[in-house]
Amino acid sequence: MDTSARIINELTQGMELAKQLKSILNSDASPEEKHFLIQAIIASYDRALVMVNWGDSSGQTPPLAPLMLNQPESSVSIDESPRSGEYDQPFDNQDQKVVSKKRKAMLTWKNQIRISTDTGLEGNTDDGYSWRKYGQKDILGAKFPRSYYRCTYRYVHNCMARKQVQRTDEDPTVFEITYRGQHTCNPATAAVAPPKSPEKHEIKQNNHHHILQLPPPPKSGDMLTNLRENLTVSTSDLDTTVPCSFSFPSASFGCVDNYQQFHFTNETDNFLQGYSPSGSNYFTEWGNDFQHHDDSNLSGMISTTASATNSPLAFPTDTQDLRTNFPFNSGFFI
DNA sequence: ACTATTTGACCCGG
DNA sequence: CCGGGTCAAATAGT
Repeated sequence: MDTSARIINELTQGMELAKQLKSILNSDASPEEKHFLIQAIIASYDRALVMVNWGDSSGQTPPLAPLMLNQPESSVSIDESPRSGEYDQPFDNQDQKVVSKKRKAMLTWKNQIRISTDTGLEGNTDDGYSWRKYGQKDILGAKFPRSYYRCTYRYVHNCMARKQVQRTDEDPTVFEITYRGQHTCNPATAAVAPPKSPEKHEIKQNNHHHILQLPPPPKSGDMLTNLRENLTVSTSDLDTTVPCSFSFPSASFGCVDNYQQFHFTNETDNFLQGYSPSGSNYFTEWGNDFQHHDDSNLSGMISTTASATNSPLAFPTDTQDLRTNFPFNSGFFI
C-alpha cells in the first residue's frame, strides 16, 4: 500500500533536493553541501526505482498520479559556510564539546498527511519505519499536542532519525509530520517492511513484523489518487547521521506514508557516517541553509520503467568532494 | 518480565 | 523567562 506513496515521496524528495541544489548552485555554498545534495538526490531516485521495480513486478501500477507539488518555497539557508568537518572519522579531535554541539544542520522535511478514515483505507501515519514515542508537548498556538518519536533502533543501530507529528488545527484529519535525520538503521528492515509506528491518536493498524529483507510488498496502487505534495525546505539544525553513503538501498529518507499530501522540508545536513558494527558514528556537518523558491510540479511521473536499472546501490556517483567517499561498508547486517 | 507509552521535570537556545 | 525538545520515572499493555 503505501508503496506508491513511498515512491512518490522519494521522488518528491529528489525533486526538492534538486531544487535546493539549483538554488545554491551559484551561491557560496560549500562544495560539500552541493555534493551532499547530489548524493541525496541520487539516493532518493535510486530508492524510488527500486520500489518501482518491485511494484511492477506484480504488475502494476504505475503509481502515479500526477502530482503536483506546490511548493511555494523552500528555503534554505546556509549557515556557515565554512565548517570544518569535524567528525568524520573516528578520530576527531577533541571535541567533546563538539560533540555536544553538533547540531547544525540536519535534514528535515515535512509531510502532511490526511487520515481519511472513511474510505476504508486510511491513512495511518505509518511510514514504514518503526518509531518509539518519547515525548509529547503542547505547542503554543496549536490546539493539538505535538508528539515526538525516535527510531526504535536508536540504540541498536545508532539511528538518530526522529519525527514529530502534529495534528493541524484547521483540519483535524491532517497531520503534519516532520522528519529529522536519516535512518541509519538497517534499511532493509525499515524499508520495506514496515514495522510501523502507530501514531496513536487515531489510527492504528497493525502489522508489524520486521522483515528482513526485502521482499517486496505487493503493492497496491490505489491510493494515490490524491496526493499532492508540497515541499518546503528549510534548514535547521542538525545532526544527521546519515548512513553511510547513500548506499543503502532503500529506505532512508523519508518515507511517507500514505498518500495525501505532504510537505517536505529539508534542511541540510550532514551525511556521513560510518559505522562500525558496533556502532558509532560520526557525523559531519554541513551547514547551510538554502532558500529558494519556485514551484514546480511534477507532472510526469515516472514511467514505470521498470526495467530500470537500478541498482540499488551505491554509486557513488562521483565523488567529488566528499572526503570520504563512500566506503561501502557493510554495514547492514543485522 | 519486558517493552512501549505517558507525562512532568529538565535542558537549552533565544 | 519562555517555549520547544528530550529525558526518564511511573504506568500501561503484552
